[in-house]
Amino acid sequence: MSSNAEVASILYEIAEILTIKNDRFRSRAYQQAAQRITSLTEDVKKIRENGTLEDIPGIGKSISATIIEILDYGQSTILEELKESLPKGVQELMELEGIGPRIAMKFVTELKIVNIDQLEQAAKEGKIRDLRGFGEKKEANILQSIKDYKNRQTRFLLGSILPVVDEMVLWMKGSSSVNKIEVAGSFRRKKETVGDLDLLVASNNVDESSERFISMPPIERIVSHGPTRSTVYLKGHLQVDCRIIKPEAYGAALQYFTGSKEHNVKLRTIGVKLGYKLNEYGLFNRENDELVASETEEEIYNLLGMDWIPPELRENRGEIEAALERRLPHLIGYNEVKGDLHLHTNWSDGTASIFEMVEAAKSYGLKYIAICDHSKSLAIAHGLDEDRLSKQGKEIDKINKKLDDFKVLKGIECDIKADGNLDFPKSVLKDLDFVVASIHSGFKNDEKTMTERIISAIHNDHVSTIGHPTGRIIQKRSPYQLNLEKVMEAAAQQKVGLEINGFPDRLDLDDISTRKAKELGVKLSIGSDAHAPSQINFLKLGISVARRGWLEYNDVINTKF
DNA sequence: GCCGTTTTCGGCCCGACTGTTTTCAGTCG
Repeated sequence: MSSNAEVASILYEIAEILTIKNDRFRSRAYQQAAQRITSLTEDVKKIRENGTLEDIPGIGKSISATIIEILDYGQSTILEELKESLPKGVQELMELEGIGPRIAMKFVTELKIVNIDQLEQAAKEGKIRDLRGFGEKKEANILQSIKDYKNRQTRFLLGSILPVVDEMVLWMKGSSSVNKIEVAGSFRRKKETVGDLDLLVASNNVDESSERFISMPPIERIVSHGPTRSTVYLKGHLQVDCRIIKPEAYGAALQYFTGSKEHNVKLRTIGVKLGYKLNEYGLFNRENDELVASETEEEIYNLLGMDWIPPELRENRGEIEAALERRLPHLIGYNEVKGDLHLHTNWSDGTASIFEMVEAAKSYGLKYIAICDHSKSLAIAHGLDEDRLSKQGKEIDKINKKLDDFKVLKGIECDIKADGNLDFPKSVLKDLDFVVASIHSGFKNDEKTMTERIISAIHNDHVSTIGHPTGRIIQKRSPYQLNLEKVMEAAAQQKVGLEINGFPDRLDLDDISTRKAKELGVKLSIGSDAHAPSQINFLKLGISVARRGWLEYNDVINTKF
């Protein structure tokens, strides 16, 4: 774990316990500090060495001391004391939907329940309903929550829920009451994983739209259902919150439900200072409750004294300050990437021919693709040796002759071997148009070894970009031990790109590293890593990461050509 | 715990839904 992640996770833990203890404002202070640390592109160790920790907004004397303690000793006295003071079991019980700090405390102190199993037992025996403020319904809800807890998946890959979203939107559009519809929340911000979906509907007939929503086919269970807001679980335990509003409040609602929470809190704080109140119905004059703006997001942001902020940036990572000072980046557009610089065919482990991939790329609107099949070391993926690579090159020549206004580049995803050398000699690589150099073995080596291995590849004259630079698989495999900053410095100096791999469970580099790469002067290549024609769509996910990493047109290699 | 073109002390974002209660606390987003 990087020191930034380590520090942030301890600060978050402190914040969590403070919330349980109902110390709201201190909790928020720690939470904000943790969030700042998470979104830093600089190493917190370095900032500490420079003695400028307290220059970070939200970090003062006390939290700064805590950070130093964490960096020096890997732990925090404050956290240890807080943990000590918290009755055993409270945190575990709070994992359940519908159980917050108050109820968890009540169970622990009044019923001596210290874990979920004991709670289940008590609920089944009907012991919960006798507590003050409880009844049979709450008891039944607890049993349901325990059931959900036992088979819940925490977060879903952004790329994996695209079909569900399409299906949902299509269903809702089948009702004439639906005026506008959009999935807001982390889906609209294009976070790499989403916990639930926030469906926003502008409706001419609220009741009809609401009924339409809860009669959607893939619904497994309705959790709550009111006139403006409903929550359901779809099959597979994906939670969907639907909010239904009047068309004239669409902008305000969209802004509100897109979040992030931290972004919105900051925005509303700015609103308060300007004499406004901001909620999902609009921006209001605080004095007389008069509506000032609600139809579009732009009006609201503008009245708050700033430029409209693209959803992908709304994480309170400095975007509000930038918008106030009118210096937001002009983000790379979803249609500005002209080629896919990393995809596979049935020459290695892809499912489709070169020509089929070309057809898919053309219908996606691309002007070129680089065929980057695996190299010989990756035998499991049927990697190409020199002979087959040369044959593939001839086939590409043939295909190019037939193509008009589209070009197929000869490429390779070449393994970086354990010693840092590439799988092919320079004499082979020099004839290729695009070389992605990637690591597919020896993930467990130490930081120094891995860093040197990649830097050695960066110094190979024929390497164009480093593929999936950290090797992480979301929710499955951590990044390699790597000094990413050194890798980035080398890449910048050698003018070698780093990849944003768009495959749903990779998205590697991630948003924060992407932003750091940009700051260090590295150019990024975006590749879908498609292994089938339909997967060229993953390019979009890569572009989302680029946008979340504040990239502009000129930061990305494949906007050109 | 942090912060200050109103403040170094006194604030700190805002509303919907549920289940219990009979006016509201708790949870969630």
